Amino acid sequence: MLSNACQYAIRSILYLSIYSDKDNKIGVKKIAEELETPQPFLAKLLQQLTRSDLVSSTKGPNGGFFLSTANKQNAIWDIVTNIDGSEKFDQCFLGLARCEDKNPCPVHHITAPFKKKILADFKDKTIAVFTEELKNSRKIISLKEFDALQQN
Amino acid sequence: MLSNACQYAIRSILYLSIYSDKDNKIGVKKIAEELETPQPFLAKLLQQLTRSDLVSSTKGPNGGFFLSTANKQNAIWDIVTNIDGSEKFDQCFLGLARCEDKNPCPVHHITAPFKKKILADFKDKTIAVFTEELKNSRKIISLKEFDALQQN
DNA sequence: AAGAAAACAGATAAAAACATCTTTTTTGTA
DNA sequence: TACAAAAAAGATGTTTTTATCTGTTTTCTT
Ligand code: FES
Ligand code: FES
Repeated sequence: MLSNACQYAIRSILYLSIYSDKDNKIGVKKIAEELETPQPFLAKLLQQLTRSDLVSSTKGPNGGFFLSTANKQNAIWDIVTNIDGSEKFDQCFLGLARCEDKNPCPVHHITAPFKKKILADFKDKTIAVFTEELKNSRKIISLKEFDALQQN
Repeated sequence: MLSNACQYAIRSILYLSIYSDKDNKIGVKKIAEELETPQPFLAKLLQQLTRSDLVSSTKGPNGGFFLSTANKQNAIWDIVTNIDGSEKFDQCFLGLARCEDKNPCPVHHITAPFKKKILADFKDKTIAVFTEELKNSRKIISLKEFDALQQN
């Protein structure tokens, strides 16, 4: 459903949301290692996210990526649209040209409620709120250390 | 989530399940037109499905594709595994190496119930039963004539 | 000022998915 | 038996996604 690129992007931003701030920047190398993603690919991705103001960065020694307070006011949905475009969730699960309640495909009654739920999750909360909820639950963004979120 | 190929395959088989039998074969051309899919691509796909005994066919004039009674005893899941492999629904929505209740990603609580439902739908019913249910509801498999299933 | 660390930019490459084209084989029908 | 219709098979082409590589620019530290 989501491209690899988009999955990497979401997890990176959640990672940065948890572990970084403007006094605590993190390099691609570290992020790629923690999330177990291909490093050069992630670098490109972070560049794009930076250009789109979804992530912040500084060059030079002790530079790296971080999420500014402003960045944290975005929603997951902003990441998705930036990487995969906004039509990803409009598509019919079985490939009909249009997905609509009026002319439902055979699995529409299952997929439609799912899409609605996950879209609400992605659109309605800021990264800040989203992350805050993660911290209070037992969710993980990497298998490498799957208590990453419980360390705080 | 499902590849184009797999979506075409499912819709083709449902189409054949409704409109064909061994005395009423349908050619690729007709199927591709009705489902609005690329014709040569669908031809290849139907060949593969035939080799895998998910679809039946005969060559020559008045030949074409159809579903035998045996073919209709398969499940949608058999199509999915044949085209996309069996791991499609095991994967984590955010790209974690493993999707499991024990170490859930931030959207696992939404995606897991969805997967469970759709897998049940795909695994537990035969094509025959699946199609019978479609006929009794208002579901469509093509926008071309979106009352296709109501014509019976 | 020199050097190093880091992001940035642009080019390139590899793989997978998607799609088409050409030829062959089978089989019903005139 | 000749012909035509249709699937089958195999080769080829295109696009998208994923990934890497090489060099440049910025900026901190010494
Ligand atoms: S119409 Fe197929 S998923 Fe909505
Ligand atoms: S762990 Fe991510 S979807 Fe299950």
